[in-house]
Order: sequence, then structure tokens, then C-alpha cells
Amino acid sequence: MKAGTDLAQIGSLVGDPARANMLAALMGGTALTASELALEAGVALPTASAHLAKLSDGGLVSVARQGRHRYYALADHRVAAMLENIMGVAATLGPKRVLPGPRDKAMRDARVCYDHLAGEMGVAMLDSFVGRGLIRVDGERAEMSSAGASYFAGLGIDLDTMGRKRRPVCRTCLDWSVRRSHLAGGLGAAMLECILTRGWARREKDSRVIRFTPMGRREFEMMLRG
Amino acid sequence: MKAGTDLAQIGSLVGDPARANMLAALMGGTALTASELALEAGVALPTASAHLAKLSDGGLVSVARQGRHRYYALADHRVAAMLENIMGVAATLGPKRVLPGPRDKAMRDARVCYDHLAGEMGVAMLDSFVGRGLIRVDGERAEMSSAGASYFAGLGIDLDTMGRKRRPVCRTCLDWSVRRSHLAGGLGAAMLECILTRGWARREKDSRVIRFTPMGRREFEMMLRG
DNA sequence: TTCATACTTCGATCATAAGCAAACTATCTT
DNA sequence: AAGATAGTTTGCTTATGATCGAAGTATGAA
Repeated sequence: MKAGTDLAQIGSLVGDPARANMLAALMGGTALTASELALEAGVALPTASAHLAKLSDGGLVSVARQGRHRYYALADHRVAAMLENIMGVAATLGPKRVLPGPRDKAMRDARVCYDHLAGEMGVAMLDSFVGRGLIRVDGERAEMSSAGASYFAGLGIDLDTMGRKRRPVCRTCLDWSVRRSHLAGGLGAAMLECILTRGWARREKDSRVIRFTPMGRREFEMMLRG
Repeated sequence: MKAGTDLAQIGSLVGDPARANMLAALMGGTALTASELALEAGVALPTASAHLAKLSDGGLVSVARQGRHRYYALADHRVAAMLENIMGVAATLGPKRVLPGPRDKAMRDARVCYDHLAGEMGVAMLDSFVGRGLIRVDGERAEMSSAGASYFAGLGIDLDTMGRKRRPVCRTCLDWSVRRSHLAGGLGAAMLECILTRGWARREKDSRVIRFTPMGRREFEMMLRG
């Protein structure tokens, strides 16, 4: 009975189309203002405001006031993982999903999940790190080996400051399209940033898709081979 | 936008209190009739019937007609895993969770998740199997080593017929109370059955709690030590 | 100061869907 | 055959909550 109440509370938050669209938009990882989310959800500003208040009260999103703006973001990597999970179930359950279009294909290949790389390439990346002994995985938790520490430092990632933050360095997150884990946590975010700043790939506008350049893909694959 | 629609569809199914209670009850793993679920959810039979039709249409539960009864169950281990995941988020988000009562404590210790063992003891079991090289884990998937095959056969588990079923033998499932993985899949179900038939533990009535006898707990821990 | 922007709160409307009683169908019992 | 039990369907009531316009608050710009 108590368990059911908990379920229902979260479910009803996610269950409204406008709120679901907002959450889906926030899965892109960038914080968005109330107006942007209203547009995204296709509702008027007052309506969006009410929805965002509920999401915020419910703990699914966080707010950061900045001047006259209010930036909303997913509260937590766990919330992001939960949404990915639900999407995954929806994908397998969906009435009969028509053959995946090109947009879908790109999403499966590489996309942003909250703030790290997901999709086939994200899964391949974690696989490589694990295979080379740089990271050890244990359920949702994961940890870096000493070999990993020197390797990631060599990529120019600042592990010291990362280690001091509250956020765990290594996490895994279940990928809904591949149904396997990809790398999340501070390191996952840093790796995505690394990929983007090196120009291997760039984010597609208004979507979660990450497009690798042909060159970038080659570089990325070389990195995975070690 | 499309992603949002998917989310909303599942969310709204889970978001109704009556339906959420039904789903929570079904997390116990045993199939239940419409009347039982009506009672569980605290609604009249016609209401329950309507809810179950929605859950069934939505693909979250499956129905099996048996004479004049209709047995409802969760459609899938994935649905079960999704619900566990949502409960986990609810637990961390919950307004201010009062200190966990004894019932909660028992749930955290050992409970049924769909049809396998979850909670601290479930996680400990998988840990032990992995540590002893009986099972290798890779994200949600997992596989048995040859050492594992002979070990589990030695416990009296019929791996041959299990291998022939559609259901994967080894799976992992994220545990909401421990936030780590426990063993699911056909093997997970078989292990739970093994624990129950040996009298090491028994299911508590009308709940997901599994109570180990003092003796059973010793035996179980001995098994984990190998 | 005055205006504009970003957002919230209020108030009213409206639609959806949750709820149940009563009637109906199907299966089992005797 | 005549109950009895399990469940669905129908029809109706009711309540919740999603929606937006209008007015209010807070911040920034001129």
C-alpha cells in the first residue's frame, strides 16, 4: 500500500503529457528556463509554471534562480536514469513501433543522457574501459583503477577537483536503446565534454542527438582501442 | 516530443493510486486475480476491472485465463525492474522519510522482486557469485561461467531446461534499497525457489518480505562463503 | 523613474477519467 | 436444469486537475 503510494506519486508527475515533454527536454542535460519549457511542452506560461512547481515540489527537478530567469534541470542523475529506464520499457512495449527512422537511428548511435554519452557509442566506450582494466563495474557503482587514473589524467581530465565534489566520479547508467550500461557520473560527463571540445562530435540543436564527424569517429575508435 | 509521449503513457498508467497499488502487489511475483487486486487497491470490482484493462492494453501486465478466473501478472522482468527503479527514486526523494520501521527493515534485508531475491541478501548473493567467478556481469546482462554451471547444477538446479526457455538465465536487476545489482533471470528465480524449498526462509503473507530463519540464514551465509 | 521581461498567482472554465450500482456474460457447482 | 462465483460492460455522477486570461511580483534595462 505504501509502496503503491510512492509509485503513484512519481507516476502521476511523469504521467502528464506536458510534464513528460518537459522532462524529456531536460534529459538533454542543459538547464532550461520556464519559458523554454513552456514552448517545449506546448502550453502557456502559467500552465508551465504550475507544472514546474509540481515537478519541483515532487523533487524531480531542481531550480536555480539567476536574475529574472529560473533555470530548471533534472534533480539528479538517478532521476535521469529512471526516465531512461521508463523510455526503454516504453520502447519495447510500444504498440508496434514502426521501423526506426533516421532520427531514431542517430539517437541509438550516440546521444546525451543527462550530461554524459549514451547509445551504442557510450556503451562501447564503457566496454572498452572495463576491458582494458581502467574501470571496474559493480552494479550501478563503479570505480577507477590506478591504471585508469593515470589514463584519464593523460586525457587532460582533472580528477582532483572531480574527486572533491559531492558527485560520484564513476557511475553506470542503463542504456535504454542498447539495454546495457554506459558510463555516467563525473567521469562520464568529463568524457563527453572531452569529445565535444576536441571537435570529435557536436550536439544537434534541440535534440539529444550527438553527431560524430567522420574524423571524430575514427579518433574516438582509436581511443577505445587504446 | 515523441519521447515525452512515451513517458507520459507509462507514467499515467503508473500514476493512478489504484493502479499503482495493483502493480506494487504484483511486484510480489505471484499472479493475482482481479478480485484480489481490487481488494489490494481498495476499489470495487468494476473499477478494478477497468484499471486492469488499461494496464493490460498498455502492456504492463499480462493476463492468463484459467476457468472463470483471470490471473494478472507483471508482463515482464523489465517492467518489474522499472517499478523497482521508480520506487528507488521515490525512496530517496520522499519528502522526509521517517526513520524506517521494522517492516521497512525487513524489506531492505530480503524481499521478493518479481520472482527472485532482492535486498541486502540478494545483493550479497550476487556479490559472492561474482567474487567466486561463478557469474560474470556486464551491465544488465550476465552470464554463467563453466565453474558456475557445475556449481549451480550441484545445488540441484536444472540448467538444461532453464536454458531452453525463452527467458535469459542470468540477469541483473538494480536493487532500490541497496542501489546495487542483485541476481535476476531464470537463475535468480531458481535460487529463490531453492532457498524457500530448503526451508531457509519463507515468504511473509501479503507482503514482499522474505524472512530467513536463524538456521536458514547461517546456511545461506555458508553457501555464500563457498 | 519608467518600461520591458520573466515568471507566479488568482480565478474561472472545462474535460477527462475515476468511481460505483446495476445489468450482463461466462464458467463452475450441484 | 438452477444457483453461485468471477469478471466485464453500461450508464451515470463526481471530482480532480489541466488549461488559460488577467492581474500581480520581481528583476533588469533605458
